[in-house]
Amino acid sequence: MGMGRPREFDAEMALDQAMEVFWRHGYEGATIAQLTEAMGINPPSLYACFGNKEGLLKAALDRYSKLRGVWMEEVVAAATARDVAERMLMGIADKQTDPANPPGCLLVQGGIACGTGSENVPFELAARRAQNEDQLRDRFIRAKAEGDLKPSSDPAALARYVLAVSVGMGVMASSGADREALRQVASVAVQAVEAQSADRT
Amino acid sequence: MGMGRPREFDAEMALDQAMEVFWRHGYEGATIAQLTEAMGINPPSLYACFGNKEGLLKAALDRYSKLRGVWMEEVVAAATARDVAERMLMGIADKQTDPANPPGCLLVQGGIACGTGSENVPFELAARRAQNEDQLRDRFIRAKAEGDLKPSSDPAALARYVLAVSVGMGVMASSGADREALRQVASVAVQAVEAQSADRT
DNA sequence: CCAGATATGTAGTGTTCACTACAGATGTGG
DNA sequence: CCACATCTGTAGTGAACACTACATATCTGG
Repeated sequence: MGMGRPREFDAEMALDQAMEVFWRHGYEGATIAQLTEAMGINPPSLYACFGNKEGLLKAALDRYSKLRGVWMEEVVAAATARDVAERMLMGIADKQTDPANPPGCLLVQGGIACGTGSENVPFELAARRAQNEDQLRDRFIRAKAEGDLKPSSDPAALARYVLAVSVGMGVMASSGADREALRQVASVAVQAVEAQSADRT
Repeated sequence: MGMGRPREFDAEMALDQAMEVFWRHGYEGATIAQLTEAMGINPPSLYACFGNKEGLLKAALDRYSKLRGVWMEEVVAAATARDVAERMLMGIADKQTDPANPPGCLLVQGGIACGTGSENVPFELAARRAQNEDQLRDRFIRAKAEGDLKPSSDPAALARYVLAVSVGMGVMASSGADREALRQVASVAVQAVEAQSADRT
């Protein structure tokens, strides 16, 4: 039994192009025509490879989350909770204004609210964001155990806070905020984490 | 010359219903069929009164911003910059989880990313958010002049920061965060403003 | 009571959407 | 070289979309 005609396009490169379209226009705003043109393929190839539009989004999110997860490992490798927050938020400021990508964050731009038939898209994005929150929370739990964060601090609340600021910065970036403006936000935000840190005597 | 047949529905009540649909599904996710059903009218009445879908959104945003502006006046009436931030963020936590409305904030849920033909919807929302940022900034400028905020503080950055947190909380609310979770975020966030406040001796 | 003006309900309009049938192309195993 | 399997391009499919033509209804001014 033969193995059939081989695929003529690179699935990962095509995903990168699809990611950019979703990033810029959101899930509902992105059309199959735009996606296929950006990916350099025709609709049947897209459907054979990814199932349907939502399957393509999930594949793009997987790829995005994977790259992001690697970066988050670098972030939580910082020495203190304060440095984790700073590295995270300053990095977010830079990434979300990187001209190589659309402004903002795919996990936000992808679709915060969706119409009938796409209700689970926002959930899908939220689940990916929650992964990052979990990474931060675990790191802050450790920081508290190490005495880096005050005994009165709440690692889960801190992680949720840092993520909330990240998301807010993403929305601002997508509506035109420049890198310097986002860095200022990050700089202020870090001070809340500092306030939860044990005094360095 | 006669004045014609009078309108049979209340435009403001209809707007409230339309607002809720946009809030829940976003601009692109909301269909004319859903909007007219919620408003209790037929398409010709909608188009005669609001022009088109985007006109309806703008009218809903006007109404939303007006109510919000009144509330913001209460917020900036707080005694100190820290209290302004606390009143704002705690109020946001409550409002965005008020079961009387869809979760989150219309100025975010309305549409962060849109497809071809609706590119200015995100700008429209951003402009409304900017109004709130301006109100906060003016208040923080005053706080700095009064010596409430440190001379080294940056009122514009602080205002942008508080708005970023608000937006981030809105996204979290729309993806299921409960009131207590948002209040914790607000509580942490306020500490950054506290850190910019002059020592109360 | 009539003429002009505006609102309403019914029933569509053309367009765009996500998705696919089908035929031909290109590979593998025997 | 042939049977089989998978991919690719062309050209559509029905459904859903924003929006509207039109006849009718309800008002005001004279």
